[in-house]
Amino acid sequence: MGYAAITHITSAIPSMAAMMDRMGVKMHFAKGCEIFGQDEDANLMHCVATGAVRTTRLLSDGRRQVGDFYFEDDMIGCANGTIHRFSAEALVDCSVWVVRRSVFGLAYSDGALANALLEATRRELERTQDHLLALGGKSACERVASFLLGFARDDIEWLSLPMGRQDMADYLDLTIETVSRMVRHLQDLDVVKFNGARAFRVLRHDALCLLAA
Amino acid sequence: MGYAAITHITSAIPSMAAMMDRMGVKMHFAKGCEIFGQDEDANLMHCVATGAVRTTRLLSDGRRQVGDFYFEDDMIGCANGTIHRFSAEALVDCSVWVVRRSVFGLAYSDGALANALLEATRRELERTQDHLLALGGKSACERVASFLLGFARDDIEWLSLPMGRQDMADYLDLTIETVSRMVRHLQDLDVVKFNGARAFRVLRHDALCLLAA
DNA sequence: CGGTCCATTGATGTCATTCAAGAAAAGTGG
DNA sequence: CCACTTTTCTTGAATGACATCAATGGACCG
Repeated sequence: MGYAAITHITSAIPSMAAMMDRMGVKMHFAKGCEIFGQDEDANLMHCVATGAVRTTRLLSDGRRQVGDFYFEDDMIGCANGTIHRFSAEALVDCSVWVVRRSVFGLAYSDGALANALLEATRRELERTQDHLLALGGKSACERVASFLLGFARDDIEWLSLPMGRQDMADYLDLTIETVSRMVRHLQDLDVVKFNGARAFRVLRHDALCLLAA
Repeated sequence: MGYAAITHITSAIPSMAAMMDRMGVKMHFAKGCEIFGQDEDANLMHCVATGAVRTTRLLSDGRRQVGDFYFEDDMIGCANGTIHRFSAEALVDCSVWVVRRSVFGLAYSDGALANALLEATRRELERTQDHLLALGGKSACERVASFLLGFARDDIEWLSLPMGRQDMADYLDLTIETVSRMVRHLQDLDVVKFNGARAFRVLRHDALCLLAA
C-alpha cells in the first residue's frame, strides 16, 4: 500500500525528480534510519524517491518538534543554509536522491534550476505558514481532523499512516493522549473508521472537512 | 525614537537595499495604510526603507493572524507567488521601496540577484519555523518575554513598540487580556518597566532571557 | 508464550480563555 | 486648552480545554 502525501511540495516542478536523478545518487534508508542530523553541515540536498520521511528538532528544554512529513518527490529541508536546522529520519524504508549542494550552486547560472529551488523553498514556506495557522487557530479536534484529511485522497480506500501517535502529537503540538481521544471522538461521530492505530478510512468526507474547518 | 527590529531578514545581503533603490520606486505610506491586500495579484515586491510594517491574514472563521513584523531593510512577503497570501499595513508612517516582480524575473540570469532572493526567502522560512516553535512549546509568559526580548538591543534606552496589544496577541496567538496580564507579571518581577502601553525598558536582561527560555 | 513497546482510557489539575467591568489613553470639536 | 467621545488597555472571576498522572489494554517480536 502506498502512502498518500499531505502535499507534494515540488509536484508542480516537473523536472525536479529528473534533475535529481541526473545529478544525484539514489540511496536507501531503512525504517528508522537517520538521513541527516540536526546541526550537521548541509553539504547535501535530498529528495524523496519512495517512502516517507519526517524532520525533527530537539529543543534545549527536551521537547521534540516534528517539522514536517515528506513523501514521494518532496525536497527535504530547503530551509537549510550551511547547517541543518532539523534532522531527517526514514519513517519507513525509503529511497532518497542525494545531490551535492555545490552542484546546485554551480547551476545558479542555469535559470531553470535556480527557479526550481526558489519555488521549492517558497512552497515550503507556504506550508510552514499554513502549519503555523493550524496550530494557532485550531482546536485539538480540528487539528487531528485536518491532519487525517490531508491523507484522504479518496474515501473508498483504506489508508495507512506511516507515523505513530507520538509523531502526530509532536507535529500537531498535542499530547499522544489528546490525539488518541480525538481519534476516538471522530470515530464516535462516524466520520472515520480506524482498524488498529495506523490504518483508517474516511466514512464521511464532507463531515471531516467541516470538522477540520 | 527608532524602532528596534526583531530581526533583519536581509541584513546579511548588503546589496538588497541598494538593488531596490536602483530598480524600484520609493513610496510613502501613512500609519494604518494598506501597502498591499490579501488575495491581490503580487505584481510588486516590497522592501521597508523606514518605519514598521505588519502582515496579516483574515481567516474564514473571522480570526486574524499576524504573520510578522517588518522593519528597515526587510523584504516583505517573499512567500508570495502570483497572489499575496497576506495583506501588509503600515504600523507607523513608512517609506517602502517598490519594484516590479518582472524586474526580478528578468534578472534571474543575474546569479547574484537570484541568490539574494533565494536567501531572503530562506531566511523568512527560518523565521517562520522559529515562530512555529515559539507558539508550539512556549507558555504565555515565555512568548511575551521573548517578544519583548526581540526588541531589546540595549538595556539602557527606552524602547517604543510600534504595534498595539491586539497585534501582539494575534502574533503570539494569545488574547489581549493574557498579553496584558503577562506584561504586568514581568513588571511585578522587576524584569521590565513600562511607561504607558507601548514604551518600555529592560531592567534585567539576563532574567528576561531566562523567562523567554 | 512472555516481554516490550505503543495506544487507549479515566481522574484530576493547570493554564489560558471568556465574559464583564472599569481605567487610561487617544482622538475630536468647541 | 478643555470637555467629550471613542478606542485601547487593564483587571477580576468563572469557565473550559488540554495536559498530566496513572493504569489498563493490545499489537508485535523474539
